[in-house]
Amino acid sequence: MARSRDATVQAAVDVASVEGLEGLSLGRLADGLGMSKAGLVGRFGNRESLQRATLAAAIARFRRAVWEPAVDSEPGRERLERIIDLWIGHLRDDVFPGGCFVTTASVEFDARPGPLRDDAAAAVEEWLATLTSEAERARDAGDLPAARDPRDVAFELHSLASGGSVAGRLTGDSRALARTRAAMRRAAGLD
Amino acid sequence: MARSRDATVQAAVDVASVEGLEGLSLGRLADGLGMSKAGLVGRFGNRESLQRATLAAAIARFRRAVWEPAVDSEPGRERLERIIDLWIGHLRDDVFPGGCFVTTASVEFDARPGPLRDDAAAAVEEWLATLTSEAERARDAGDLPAARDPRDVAFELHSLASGGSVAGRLTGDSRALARTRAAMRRAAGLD
DNA sequence: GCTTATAGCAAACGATCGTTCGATATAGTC
DNA sequence: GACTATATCGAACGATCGTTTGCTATAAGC
Repeated sequence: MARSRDATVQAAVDVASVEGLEGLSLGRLADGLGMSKAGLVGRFGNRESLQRATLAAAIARFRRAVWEPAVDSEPGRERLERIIDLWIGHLRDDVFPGGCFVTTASVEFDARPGPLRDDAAAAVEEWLATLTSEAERARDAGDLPAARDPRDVAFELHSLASGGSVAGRLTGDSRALARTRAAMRRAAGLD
Repeated sequence: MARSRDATVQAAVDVASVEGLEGLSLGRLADGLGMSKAGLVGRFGNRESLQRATLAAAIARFRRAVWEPAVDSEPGRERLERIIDLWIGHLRDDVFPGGCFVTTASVEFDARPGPLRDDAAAAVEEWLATLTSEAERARDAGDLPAARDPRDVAFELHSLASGGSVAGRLTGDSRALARTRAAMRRAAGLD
């Protein structure tokens, strides 16, 4: 029954997306995969390594869904617009059964020092840097008011996507993602 | 050593703010309070009841810090402005050692049905309704473009505060709350 | 064919989990 | 003073946690 390491991590992503990385237990994951706890530990060393691999896989999923298709677009305004649509699509598709994984991890570890917190922080920092760079290009091209700080735009886009996705899931508001998209477009100076 | 029920819940809020409501364990809380697990159960019945009481206390803290001082202000634009400042102040003061409690609970339970999810959802709904009503007044008074949906404004304010607070804590960006405040003011048509 | 390395297993470890049980001590009521 | 109700306790329960240990089977290298 033992499947590949990659399949194992993907299964862990699905569990942790709902239960959180702290709710990811070796016993339950092993049962779900039809293998033993010891076999799981043999692959990853210990639980924390599994958690880190799981977080890394979720980050890769996000990058593949939101960033990679956007590199075809012209940097700046056009690419920002594309990123927003891909991002909303990523959230709408329920790529993670329990909502945006990095948001879950961010909340879980924002007050708890350790490697998992560091990994999550690094991923968010990198994504914010990417968004900032795109906003900078947009501003330099005159597509954004010169007074707008690109870092502000990046931070705002991130806050809206992350906060909007959670609130929408929690309240069951079917229009939440449409509201979020509109707010993100306004923040990026697209409307 | 046994303290009042209220002091017990406040201690639980501080623990759960960092560890999450799922990370709140009877044994550790009992140790921290210098009492026995059984004594804790005697007060609350079971762990879930303690979790619900803890969430309710955190919601009350938020209301006391952000909503109650704002009722002195004129409804509409003026009160929205006041709410934003109180909200940012509430986040800046680290009223919860682990960040906004309701945000933590929202993320923790948005994909896990049960009473805790329902409680968190009801609190967010109620707060969104309050914000919507204030935005409606502001729009009727001409302080907001007539085309702006008050519910959109409320949703956006909530997303920004919740998402911005988490990202700021995680990345250690000291300007995060200032950015969040500026974005919230823009969303509410205040600048 | 023999040796070595790898992967996975069952079983057990001590720790902690939430909960239950029976005893005790205190406060209030008659 | 006797009785009742309330609160808290220590101790134990079965379950699950992450981890370690020793065994077995398969594959690779020589």
